[in-house]
Amino acid sequence: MANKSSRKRGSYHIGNLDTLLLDEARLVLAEVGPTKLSLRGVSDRVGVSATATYHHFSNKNVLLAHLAAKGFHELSQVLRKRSNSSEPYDILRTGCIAYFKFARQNPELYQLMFGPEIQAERSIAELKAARAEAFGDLRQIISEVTNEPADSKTVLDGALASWSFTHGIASLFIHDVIHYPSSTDIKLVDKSLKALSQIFLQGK
Amino acid sequence: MANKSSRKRGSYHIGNLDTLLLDEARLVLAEVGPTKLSLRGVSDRVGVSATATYHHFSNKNVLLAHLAAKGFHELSQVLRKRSNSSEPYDILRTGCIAYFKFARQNPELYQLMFGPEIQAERSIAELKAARAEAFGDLRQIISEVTNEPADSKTVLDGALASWSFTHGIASLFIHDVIHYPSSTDIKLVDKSLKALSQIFLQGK
DNA sequence: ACCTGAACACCGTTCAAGT
DNA sequence: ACCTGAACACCGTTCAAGT
Repeated sequence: MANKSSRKRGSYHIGNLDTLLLDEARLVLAEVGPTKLSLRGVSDRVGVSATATYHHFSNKNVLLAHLAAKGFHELSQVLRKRSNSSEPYDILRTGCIAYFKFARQNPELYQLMFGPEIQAERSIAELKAARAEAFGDLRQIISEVTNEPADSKTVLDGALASWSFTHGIASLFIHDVIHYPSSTDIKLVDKSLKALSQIFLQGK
Repeated sequence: MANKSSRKRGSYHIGNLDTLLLDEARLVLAEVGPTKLSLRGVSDRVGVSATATYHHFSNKNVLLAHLAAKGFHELSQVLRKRSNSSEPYDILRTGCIAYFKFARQNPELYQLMFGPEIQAERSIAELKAARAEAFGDLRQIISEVTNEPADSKTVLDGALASWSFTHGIASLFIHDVIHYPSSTDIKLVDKSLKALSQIFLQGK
């Protein structure tokens, strides 16, 4: 937080402009959100001309894609912390809550990761890879929950369903669709998980 | 499709510029997506100066908010078509699939409705009202599914959980996170619903 | 009351030029 | 190899002026 604004550089060249831009972009993202982040603004704050940025990222979308890829990596990290219980419901719950907390703590980054600014399909390979990695971690969790192989159909479908649910609730919270004091977030996830199980139990 | 491009107007004034702009914006939205829609572009296509638009919508966000509100109204319509079965699982399934189909058929509108361009909380009242209406319809469905009053806690939590799930899966599809031939979409929703019930059954 | 043109402060991106 | 300034084609928004 202190050495970050060593603005005046002695030399013409910089060296690690890639990471400087990426780090600053992450800050700007958190401050103004994904729709108002601008290449020129980020470049300015780093103390470099906007055109310099184009020597490190071929365009704005590529910069954003790198940011999003970083987000998926962090999400992976978060999903790897396992529950100390071996009860299926507890394992699932732990995963859901970890995911949910990540989204809540990085709302703008999360919006970017799943927002319209990023068309992952036609973006850099790193993004798709990072996203696939995160989905892999999710499958791993569901594999433990269901006690079936990670590449089985059951696990795949279960992972997709769980991802949908958790992404959905995180997304609704971030977009202020749900109004709860933030201290009771997790309780709501809990209640929803139970409510959902209630519904399905009854439907069986 | 024919009388829409009656561009050259005889008089200086127009009359129903509000709806003309809104309709054209909807088309542009479907063509270029929520991030690339521009006020100037829409005004141009209607055949009017960009400044004229400001006499009908105080800024771009208000225009987008009206579009999103329209989306929520249409979503409400769609959710009101009830299942002919009275089996709880069937009612839920019918609602989920109707919601899902709406999202798939209007991907850019759906992205707008839940995207970062719209901060519903600080936008026009119509938007919040339309969204609340749609959520009301969802609660109604869950009330039928669970056979409990629509304002009960069970129904509220269940509606939130179901909304999360359905919004989640729709959102993941729209953002190309899931790759399935579009003919098998619904099958996947089905399988996910079942997989989820599977998981919860096991966890109980 | 409703619409326009010119202007301001921003964008993303490119290209020739500087170190 | 890495960075800059000027320029182009766009934005959203405002303001004085036209019908």
